[in-house]
Amino acid sequence: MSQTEKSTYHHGDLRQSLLDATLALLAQGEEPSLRAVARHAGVSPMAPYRHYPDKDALLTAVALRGIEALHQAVCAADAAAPAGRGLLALGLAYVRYAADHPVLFRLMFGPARPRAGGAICAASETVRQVMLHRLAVEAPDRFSPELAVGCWSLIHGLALLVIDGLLAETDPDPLAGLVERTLRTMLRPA
Amino acid sequence: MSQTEKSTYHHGDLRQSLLDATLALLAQGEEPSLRAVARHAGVSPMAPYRHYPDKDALLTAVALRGIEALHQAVCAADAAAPAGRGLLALGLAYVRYAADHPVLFRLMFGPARPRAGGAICAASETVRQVMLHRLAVEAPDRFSPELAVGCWSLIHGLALLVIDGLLAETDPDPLAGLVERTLRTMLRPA
DNA sequence: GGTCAATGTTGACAATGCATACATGGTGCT
DNA sequence: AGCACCATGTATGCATTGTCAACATTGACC
Repeated sequence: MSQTEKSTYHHGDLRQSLLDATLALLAQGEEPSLRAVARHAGVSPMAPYRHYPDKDALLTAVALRGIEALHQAVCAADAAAPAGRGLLALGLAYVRYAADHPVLFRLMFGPARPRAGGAICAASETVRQVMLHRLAVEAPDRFSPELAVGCWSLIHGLALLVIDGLLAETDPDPLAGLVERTLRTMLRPA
Repeated sequence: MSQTEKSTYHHGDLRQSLLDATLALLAQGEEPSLRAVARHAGVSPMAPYRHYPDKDALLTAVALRGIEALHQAVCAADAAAPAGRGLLALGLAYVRYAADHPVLFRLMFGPARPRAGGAICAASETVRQVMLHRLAVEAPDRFSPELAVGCWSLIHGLALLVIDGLLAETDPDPLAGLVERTLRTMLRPA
């Protein structure tokens, strides 16, 4: 039973495999049916219910995981950025993540899952914190709660417009240029 | 047959009633099934197919209609605003529309309906134009394509964050204050 | 070794999107 | 007037989906 293949019953670590399967389906652009997820995990349609009370709970779990990943991506970009370019790098990472995982991203910030009971809100708060910190460091003079909300809105909105393809004609640029110019313009000190 | 009630067959103007029915369902927060829409319009489940090739086409039509409504709301606010406050008023109208019709709004800018063939893109372009014009008038010195993209992103993102309830703790304000402070902060000339 | 709870399975049901075949009745031609 | 046509609506059926209820399997613990 230390094999990679479990006998048949007792998959080993379903719960996790279900998340992976869902992510896989999302990644290839389909919105996942519970049954498809089960199929993909090599398990009967009802099996997921042993781990999540209903489909929405699974999707919420996936969304949370997506937010974690976004958080990490943003953190990494923030940490790796040369001095003074943290916010730019962070924003680019945010938009790029959205562009790379459009369906997942929409799920993450989608029809506010009521079951989440603030979990999603709390998770996205961690993302916001990174931005807040970077703002406080790079623009201490301008810093304010409004600036934080503004920056988040700006980056978030940009990400969504990109996903929706609504900037196609205006800006078919590589993301980096688009993000940098937009942020610079909006935030230029004067 | 000039009554308000049509006999039974030949509803009169289905196509339109279907849009209305869908909007009604959306307004009360449900995502509408084709059958529910048909029921709501007092017609058999297959009737809608005489007017829209499939569900997605109907939803796209509804989305287009929503964008028109948004456009009008934004135009009205822009026109009615006192001098120098056009952008603020316009942004507020945008966010308020989203907050008032959250499900519809998500549908409008939702999973980029492929069938739309750019129709949605074109429609949202009309909204962008209003903002563009107002920017050119109120901030001719700072005007640039990037500023336009930035403003749109900012307002759009703010609208979505509000819908998602992600600003709840940070800003339980009446919308007006939130929008005004955020925009002012982001756009202050120095 | 025997019991139990965790985990997975089977079968069924209602709702949904859609395909196919049919009904109805207003419109225009003669 | 009479009649055929065709846009519009209906009826029926199928595959898929989310979920419930009842059953099967198996590893862990006494």
